[in-house]
Amino acid sequence: MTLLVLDGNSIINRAFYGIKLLTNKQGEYTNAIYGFLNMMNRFEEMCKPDAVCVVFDMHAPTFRHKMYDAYKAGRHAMPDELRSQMKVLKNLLKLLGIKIIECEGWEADDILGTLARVCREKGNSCYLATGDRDSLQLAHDGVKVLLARTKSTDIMDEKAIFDEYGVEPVDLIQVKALQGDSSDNIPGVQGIGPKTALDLIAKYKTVDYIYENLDSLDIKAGVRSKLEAGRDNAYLSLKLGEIVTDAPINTDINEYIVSEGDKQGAAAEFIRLELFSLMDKFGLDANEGISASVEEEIKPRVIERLTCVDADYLLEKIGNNDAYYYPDIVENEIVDLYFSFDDTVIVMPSDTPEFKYFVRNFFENENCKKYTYNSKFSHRLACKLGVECKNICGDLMLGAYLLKPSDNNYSVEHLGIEYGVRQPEYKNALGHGDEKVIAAAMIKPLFDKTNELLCEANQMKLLTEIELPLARVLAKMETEGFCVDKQGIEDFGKRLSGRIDELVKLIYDEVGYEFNINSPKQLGVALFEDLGLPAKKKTKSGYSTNAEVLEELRSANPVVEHILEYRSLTKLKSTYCDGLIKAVASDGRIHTFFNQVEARTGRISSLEPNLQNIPIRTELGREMRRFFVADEGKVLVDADYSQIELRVLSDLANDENMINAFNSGEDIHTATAAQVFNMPKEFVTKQMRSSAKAVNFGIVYGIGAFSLAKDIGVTRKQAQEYIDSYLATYSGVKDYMQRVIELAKDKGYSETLFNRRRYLPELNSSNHMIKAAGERIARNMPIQGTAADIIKIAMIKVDERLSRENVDARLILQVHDELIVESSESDSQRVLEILTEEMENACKMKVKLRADGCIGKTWYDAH
DNA sequence: GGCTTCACG
DNA sequence: ACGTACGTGAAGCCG
Repeated sequence: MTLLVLDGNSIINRAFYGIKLLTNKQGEYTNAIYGFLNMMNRFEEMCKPDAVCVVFDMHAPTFRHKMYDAYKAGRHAMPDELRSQMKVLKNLLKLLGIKIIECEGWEADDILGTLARVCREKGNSCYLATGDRDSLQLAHDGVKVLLARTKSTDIMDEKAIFDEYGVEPVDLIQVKALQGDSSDNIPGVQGIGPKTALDLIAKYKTVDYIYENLDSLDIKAGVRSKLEAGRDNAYLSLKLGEIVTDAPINTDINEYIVSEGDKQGAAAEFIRLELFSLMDKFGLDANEGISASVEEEIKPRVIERLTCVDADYLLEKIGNNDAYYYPDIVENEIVDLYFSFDDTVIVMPSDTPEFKYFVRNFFENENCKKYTYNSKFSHRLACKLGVECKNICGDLMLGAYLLKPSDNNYSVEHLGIEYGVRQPEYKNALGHGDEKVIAAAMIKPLFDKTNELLCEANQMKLLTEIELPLARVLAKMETEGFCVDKQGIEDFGKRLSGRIDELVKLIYDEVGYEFNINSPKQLGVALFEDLGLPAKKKTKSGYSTNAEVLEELRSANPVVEHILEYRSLTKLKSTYCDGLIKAVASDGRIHTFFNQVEARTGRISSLEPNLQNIPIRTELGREMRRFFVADEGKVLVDADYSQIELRVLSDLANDENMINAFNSGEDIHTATAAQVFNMPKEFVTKQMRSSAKAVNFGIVYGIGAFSLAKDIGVTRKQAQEYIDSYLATYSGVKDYMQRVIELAKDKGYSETLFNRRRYLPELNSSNHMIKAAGERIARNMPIQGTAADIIKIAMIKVDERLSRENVDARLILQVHDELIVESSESDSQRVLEILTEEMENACKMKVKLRADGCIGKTWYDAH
C-alpha cells in the first residue's frame, strides 16, 4: 500500500503565495484553495497512492516557535486573505472524502514523522508532500518526500538528498544542530553556517562524535573554538531539531483510504467558489452541483433534436417570434445553425441546398428579434451572402463579457455553470449528447439571467448601442480585409535575410563559436560568461538579455551592436514578413480577426494576424507599412485621434486647466512643460517638453517615481518633484486620481463614462505590490476604457455614414486610436471629411476631440 | 505550456 | 524589504 501525506499548512502557503489572488463573484478569495487542490492532484499523479491524508497545524503562527514558510520569510501573521481559505479548504477536503489530521499540541511535522515511521515499520510506502525542507530527514526506506518548489515538485529519496547535501537524510538532524534555524528558534552553534555544518557532518557523521573527539579532529582553529563555545546549544538543538514520531494519531493506513465523500456537496462548493476547472479533475459533474445549489428545477428539461428538412417549415415556425439560435463554427465560419424551441432544437445544416435560401430569409426578416451567441459570425455569414442580418437584439457572449470582462472563457457550458442554468438532458442516436444542441437549448434561460444582471448594472445601453452594432461593423471589416503587396513583403524579407546572414557570421566570429542567438539562455552564457560582460539584470531563468540591458552594453563590446541589429531584423523577418505572407488570403488581402471579448479595458484586439502592432517606431520597421496598400483605383483614408487618452482624462477629472489647454489648441506636452516648469511656453526646450510628455504618459498609467526616473533618465527624487509639480498644476487630475481609487474600492470595480466595468478584487489585497498594481489599474481603466468606448462609437457612426451617403468606401482597420478606410479615389475627400467629423463628434465632452486625417496609396503614406 | 523578448496603442 | 507604469499578440526556446 502507498500513503500520501500532505503537510497542509506548508502546501497551502506555497499555493497562496505562488498564485495571484483570485476571488469569486462574492469576493471570497480562492487562489490558495485552487493552488492546493491542483498541487494535491499533481502529487496523486506522481505517486498513485492508495490512501491520502492532509495534516494541519492547530495553532496560529504567533503561538508557535515554528510555522509557515511565509512566517519564516519574515511576515508575521497569516493574512486574512489566506485565513479565510483555510476553513473552506478543510471543508472541501471532507466533501471529497479525504481525511484531515489535526492534533492538539503536536506539529504537522510530528504527525508526518509518525505516519512515516509506521509505514516504514509495516512495509508500506509513504510520500510526504511539503514545501518545507525540514521533513527531508524523514526520507528513509519506503518514505520519500515530495518537495514542492515554485516551479516543480521533486521526489526526494535518500539518493536525491545525498546528491544534493552529501549526507544521509537522518544526518540532516545533526547538520541542523550545528547550523541552527532562526525561524525554528533552533540556536545551533554560533558562527557555523550551512556550509561548515554540512562539511563537518559529511566527514564525522554525528555531533556526538565531533565533541567526543574535538581535540584530535582535523578542524580549523576558528571553527573548533566556535564549536567549543556552542556545545550546550548544539546538544539542545539536536533535541529540538529531531522530528517526533509518536504523535497520538490513528496510524492505520486503511483509515485514510479516500472515501466516496459528498459529491454533490463538493460540486456545489466548487461552483460557489467558481473553481470550474477543478471539477473535471475530481470527476465531478457540473449538473450535480447546480441542482444542489439552485433549488428550483428538480426535473431536468428534456430536449429533442430534429434536423430541418424543409426550410419553409422552419421559417414559418420562427415567423415573427423571437428566435434563439446557436451557431456552430468551424474555421471561422458558421457551419450549422441550431434553433431552440421549448422542447426541441432544430438544426439547419449548411450543407443542404436550402441553407442559403433559409439564411437570407431569416436574416432579412426585420420583424423577427434574434438572440444568439457571438453575433459577429452571423454578420460574417450575412456579408458573404450579400444580405444583412437584421434585428439582432442579444448576443450572449457580448453580454457575458460586459458582466465579467476579466473572464477568459465565455463558452455556453461555462456560462451555464456561472449563472446556474442547468444543462438539459439530451442524447442522440449514438448515445452521446451533442454539445451544440445543449448550448442552443441553454441560450434562452441564460439570456434571462444575463439580461437581468445587465439591467441591474445599467449596462443594457452599452450592450445594445455599442457592442451589438459594433459586432456587425467588425464582421464587415474582417470580411473586407486589408490589401497587401505580397511580392513586396517577400522581397523585403530577402533583403533582411541577407543582412541577417552577415550578422550571424559576425556574431559567431566575435563570440568565438557558433550558438543559437535566438536562445536567451545561450546568448546570456556567451555574453556574460564567455565574453565576461557585466550582467545587469536577472530573470527567473538566468541572465536578462533584453534590449534595455544590451543598450547599456553597446560600448562594451562591438558584438552587442550586432546582436541588437540581429534581434530587430529577425523580429521583422519572422513575425512580420513570414507571418504576414502566411496570412495573405487567395484574394490578395489579409483578413484579421477582431476579438471583442478579450481586453479587460474594453479595447478590441486583433489576431491571426495581429494588424494592431505593425511596426512604426523605427524607420526600417515602418517600411513594412508600404506593403499595406489600397486596391487598384482606391486610396487609404486614415485618421487618428490626437491625445485621446489625455483628453478623456481632462474630462473625467474635470480639470479646468487641462481642458483649457486642449480647447485653446495648444500642444499639450509643451503646455504641461510650461506650467510644470513655471515659464512661458516660448522658453520650453525640447528636453522639457519630452519630460512633460513622459509625465503625461505616466499619469495615464498610474505613475511611480521610480519608473518615471528610469524612463526619462533623472534621479528618483527629481522625478518625484516633476510628479508633485504636475499634480499641483493639474489639481483636478490629482483629486480625480484619489477619488477614482476610493470609488473603485467602494464599488469593487472601476468604470468608464459608458458604464463599462472592470472588477478589481486586488484593491483589497494585503500584499502591497498587488494592491498598488490594482490601484494603477483602477486609475488607468476609466481612461483607456472610455477612449475605447469612444472609438467604438465612432466606428459605428462612420460605418453608418459611409453606407448612408453611398460612397464607395469601407472601414478596414482599427488600431485603438486610429481608423483606416479604403475608398475610391473619387470619393476620398468626402470620406476624409466623414471620417474625421464622426470621430470628433463621437462623444460630446467638456473637451473637444480632435482627429487628424490623411490620404495615401499605402498605410505608410496615409499615416 | 511557461518564459522571454519585442512589436503596437 | 521589495519591485517598479496600462493594455494587447506572436515567435522562438526549452523542460
